[in-house]
Amino acid sequence: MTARTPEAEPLLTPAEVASMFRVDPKTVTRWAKAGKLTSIRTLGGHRRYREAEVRALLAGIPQQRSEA
Amino acid sequence: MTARTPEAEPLLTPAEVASMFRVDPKTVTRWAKAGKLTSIRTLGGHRRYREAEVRALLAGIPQQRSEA
DNA sequence: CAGCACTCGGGTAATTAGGGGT
DNA sequence: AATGTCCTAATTACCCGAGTGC
Repeated sequence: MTARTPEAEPLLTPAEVASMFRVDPKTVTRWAKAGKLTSIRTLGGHRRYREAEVRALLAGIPQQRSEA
Repeated sequence: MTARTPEAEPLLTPAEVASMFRVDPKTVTRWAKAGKLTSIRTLGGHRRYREAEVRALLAGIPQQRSEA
């Protein structure tokens, strides 16, 4: 039944990311604003986060943010 | 929305762990720094602790630790 | 269309980190 | 060696009203 999911990548809501880190959803928003976390915006302005990136950060894997 | 929790494991804040052990939060930080307690960091540098591990320690269950 | 939970902003308290000293 | 306390700076948590998502 593998429903075809065209290029869809698993995304998480602010509340989901917040509960995984045991922080307030507002805090996740700050991380996104600070560029510590990649955020994708809905057309209404709400943020969504990449599940893979969140998991990596939880595991303590340092992410690469423009390196020279 | 009742945020579904994608494989999130329960975490505790420093204050929560401290009150459970009846010690100062600073002491919990030292335990983490000494490697006696597993700590997960928020993107801002604050620590979160595994609830399961804390409970095990409270119950007197010896944790795997390099012994000389 | 209506309704509710969630998220968006901003602003202000409360925790935490870190070093240092008892 | 191990805690508790004092300090400052940084991060995080809760307050509000308004808008979005489903």
